[in-house]
Amino acid sequence: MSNEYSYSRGRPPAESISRIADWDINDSIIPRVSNFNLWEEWADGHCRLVYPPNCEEAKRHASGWAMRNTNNHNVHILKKSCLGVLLCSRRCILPSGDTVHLRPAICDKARKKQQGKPCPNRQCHGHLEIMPCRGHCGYPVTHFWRHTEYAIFFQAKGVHDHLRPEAKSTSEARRSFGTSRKIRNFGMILSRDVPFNNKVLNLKSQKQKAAISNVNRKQYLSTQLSQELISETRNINSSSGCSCLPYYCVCNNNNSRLAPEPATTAILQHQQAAYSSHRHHHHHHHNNNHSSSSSSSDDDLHHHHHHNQDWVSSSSSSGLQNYQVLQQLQSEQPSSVQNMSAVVDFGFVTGPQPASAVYCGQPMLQPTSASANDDDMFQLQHTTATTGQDAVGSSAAYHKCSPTTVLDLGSGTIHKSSPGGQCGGGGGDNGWQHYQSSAAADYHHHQPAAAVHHHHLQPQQQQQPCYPMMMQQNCSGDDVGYHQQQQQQQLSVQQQQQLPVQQQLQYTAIKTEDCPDSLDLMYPMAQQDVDYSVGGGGMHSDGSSMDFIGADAGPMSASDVVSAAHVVDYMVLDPAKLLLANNNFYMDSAYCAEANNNNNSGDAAAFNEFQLNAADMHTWSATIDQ
DNA sequence: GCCTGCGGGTAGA
DNA sequence: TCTACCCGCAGGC
Ligand SMILES: [Zn+2]
Ligand SMILES: [Zn+2]
Repeated sequence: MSNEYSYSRGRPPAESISRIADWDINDSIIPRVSNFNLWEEWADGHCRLVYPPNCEEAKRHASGWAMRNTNNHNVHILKKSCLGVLLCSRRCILPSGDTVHLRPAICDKARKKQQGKPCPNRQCHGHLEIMPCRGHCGYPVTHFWRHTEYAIFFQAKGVHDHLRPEAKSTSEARRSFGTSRKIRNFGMILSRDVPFNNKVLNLKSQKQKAAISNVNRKQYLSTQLSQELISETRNINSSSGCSCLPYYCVCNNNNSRLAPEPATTAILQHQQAAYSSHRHHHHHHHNNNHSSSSSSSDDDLHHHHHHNQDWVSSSSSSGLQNYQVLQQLQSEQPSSVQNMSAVVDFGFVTGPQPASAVYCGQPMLQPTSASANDDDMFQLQHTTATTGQDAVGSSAAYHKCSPTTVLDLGSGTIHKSSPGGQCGGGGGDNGWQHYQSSAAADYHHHQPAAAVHHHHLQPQQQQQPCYPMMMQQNCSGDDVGYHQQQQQQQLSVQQQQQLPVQQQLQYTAIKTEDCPDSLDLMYPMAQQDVDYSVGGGGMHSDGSSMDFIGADAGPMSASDVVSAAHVVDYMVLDPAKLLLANNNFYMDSAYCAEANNNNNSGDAAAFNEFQLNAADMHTWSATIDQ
């Protein structure tokens, strides 16, 4: 790995680091945080987030990842470990370019039942198998939750080295939907005509899930629906100027891109939010529509993006352009889309997005001192006027997340943390360094190519007409730090689509200190208002969690949360996870390499199968839970 | 039936 | 001593 990825890369001046408050889940003293992170359903990479106490998702310790409880013998900190994802043993790929990546059951028993079940893709003879998570130096990624009176602290260790499973709500909906056989038949019906699983079922809220059980279920199996879809997709392709399969355009015809009319800009932006990195959709959505329905729509689409991951990358080289297709679809037939959203493939339903959708908290504002070297920072700028952001301007900052003082919750020992690899042992999450953008910026949402920000660098061909180019850049340029340009968010959709890829996608890389040889994501971190309040320090025998929190500020008000919603962003980059040219498998180089060794050869073979099967692959929609 | 949290217990580093 | 992990239990939906 090049020195470009060393810590020095992108690191702000030392003085900035020292002034940035940080915490560790094990800290005896944690800064009281007045600015919270937005809810991160798919938090990945080494990160620390702070949610307001009233964040429902955080209270549930929810995650898009399939996280199981792990006994860490510490009642104060809830630990969970990732179960990976349930994949088809043949790694089949759907016509839409999507893949089978179901959610492992949390329950051991249920999970065992899942394994070995036939692939929901009717044309595939594979079976479901667990792809375990080895994202934390060979071990599953772990999440830690800690509650305090004023906040809910979340910390993750490791970078998932697998596809995202379907969202929880999807799994739940599917489970309540009937048997796998039933769904398989459904898949057969659909496969005859149109792979429309790019359209995502909106099942976020509990309410929605309940509603689907009756009325929509009928539609779900109706052929009439399929016909509508056919018609719709034909329109899509005809208007995009190619004859490729709907949502599976392989002609790489750039003409299919839409030049959105001003009137549809909002919609397109909405779409783009969905296609951009999942972590951003909230912001974007918030800027344009505060309704929960909007949120759901975003999530639906962005969820789709979630599933365009490594296995699909094989077809990405052919230039799939579903991104534009969907844009057009939504622009032209929004009502149709909505109808479809109630019936489409469950496999792509996104996770529960309570209407709240969303803003669990206030985004972090950067300290003014966080002015880092511009070369190492991507700069962001609000398109939405919000107060207080001028102060932070386009500055960005890193969080040096290493705790200075750590309380060993097991022993009660307080010690200084020292830099070092977490993988090396001891579990010391030392020397974390995260990027924190100060300004808000949902700039990703304005970039068709934003999906590439997914840290896995997973091909997002359906949203990524320029994917091959990007991949080339990403793979070959691993000694180059790219920088997100703030100008991008100011560009119109149209303009951005015309931008060279090089201008659209620029990254800054930093090296995670947790796994020293792997690059990590840069995450938004709640801006800790360097307000360390010593509150007793350490766990109390009575189990009180108020061991470190100061007490001046009460819980954040709802208005605070909302007002802060624009801010935040982060940049995602994990060049260490390069897609291998032939099998699209991630390689966690160096430290975590052994975790992946057992997969490479097999997946390469599987990849070849994908290519063979993709052409006649049917859509799938299935359940494997029953 | 499954999710979730809890906690006893074991094994390996 | 720490971590990962297995297992069972209980409450809830
Ligand atoms: Zn399959
Ligand atoms: Zn994982």
